[in-house]
Amino acid sequence: MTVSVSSPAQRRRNKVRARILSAAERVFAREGASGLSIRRLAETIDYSPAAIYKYFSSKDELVDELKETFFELILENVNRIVDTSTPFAERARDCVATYVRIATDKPHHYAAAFAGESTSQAPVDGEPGFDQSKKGQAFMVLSGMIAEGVEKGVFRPEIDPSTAAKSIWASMHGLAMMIGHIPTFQACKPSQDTMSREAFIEYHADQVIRGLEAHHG
Amino acid sequence: MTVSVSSPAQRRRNKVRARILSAAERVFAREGASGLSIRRLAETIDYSPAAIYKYFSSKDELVDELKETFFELILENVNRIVDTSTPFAERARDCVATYVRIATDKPHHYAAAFAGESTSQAPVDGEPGFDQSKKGQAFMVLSGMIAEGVEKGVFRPEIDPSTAAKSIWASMHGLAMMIGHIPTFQACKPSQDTMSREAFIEYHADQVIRGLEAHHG
DNA sequence: ATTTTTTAGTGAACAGTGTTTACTTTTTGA
DNA sequence: TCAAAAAGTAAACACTGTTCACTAAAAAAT
Repeated sequence: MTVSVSSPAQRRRNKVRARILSAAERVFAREGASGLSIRRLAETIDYSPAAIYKYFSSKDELVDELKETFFELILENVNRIVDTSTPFAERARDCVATYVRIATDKPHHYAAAFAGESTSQAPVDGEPGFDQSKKGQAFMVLSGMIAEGVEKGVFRPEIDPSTAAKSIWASMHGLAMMIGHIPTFQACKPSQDTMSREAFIEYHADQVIRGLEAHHG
Repeated sequence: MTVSVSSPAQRRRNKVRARILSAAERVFAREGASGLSIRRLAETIDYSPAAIYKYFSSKDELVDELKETFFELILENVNRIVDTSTPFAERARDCVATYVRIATDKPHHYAAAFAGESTSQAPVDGEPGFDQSKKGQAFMVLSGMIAEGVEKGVFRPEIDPSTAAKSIWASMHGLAMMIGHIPTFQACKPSQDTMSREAFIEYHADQVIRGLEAHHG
């Protein structure tokens, strides 16, 4: 058993692993999971296809790592907004909008992060570590923010943070998927002038948050 | 050239075509596009794999037909609600909720209908018959309904129906995808009691419509 | 320093996939 | 009845993910 947590061998191994992931990342960003083949990947890093399997037990596992890393990126960016001292309503809007911005920057990553969950792992009954997953953390951040809004009286008092979080998560998820994967969506039959992507993301975020707001007076 | 629009040969051909589609439909509903293989399909209808290609030029074309038929189903159901004389607000909610209900009944169909559009056909620049597609029709139904809401004064007057339609379409799309493809979504960290799927769909629909409503008083 | 053991990496194969081509059989239309 | 068109097929091509037996190299233990 190695005493040092990072022996030269370990570090060399991690380096190769990182090279594989980096190469995978590049092609995945452009063509998605279907365009990423083990053989092609092996060729670009000058290894044999079988070599990949010394580092990843399957293509799914490799892609899973890309997805997890990507969702980390989302979570970091969202958290950076959450920890801001801007007025609550604005902060909430910016938070969900940022989620969509990052998601649409890497549409394939985002779609993959939500695809194939019903096939890869059994739904069991409880949550198999949902809270630990980056997705679970994102959900908690969101529901926490909603709870804050309810406390502050900005949102209606009868709102259950968890339920509302699921609802607006779904709304933002939908927008991210639409923008990222339906080319016709951005310009689908607007009155005349097409809204910019950024403007529409903000419009949608505003719309969604508005659904929670209390109406005083 | 055949005089009758439907010669015995034609009808026999259509029958086989329908058999292929029917068999494809069954397996697709359970396992999605990835589980549907030409060879497996050929086996279940006792044909050779190559025979399929006398009826469909590619697997994509076959699946496209399944998707189109499915979206027809959605459109029919939604239209049935639209043509109802129930009060507007309730009708609007029921309309978008129905969309999600049908979508989540056949999650693979729904996901497929929104997948791979960026790969299969070029985005060109304008809309390549978006208005003619079932999806385009669904969009028009929705924006028409919103226009009605604005006219009736139920929705805020500054709302642009097309823009709002895209927004709430995205919201409902997101919910449909979440319910259909994330097993953990239904039960993700609620206070204690899990809301039923139907109840949550209605909650979300209500939330989304609420974002458009004018607040008198 | 030598030997043993573990790891890195490979070529060839297996079982799949969508698709095409050349070919045979059947059916249709005149 | 007979040419033409369509239906159907076996075999192959070019892919895919994955595994297995194997060699070369590095690490560990003596």
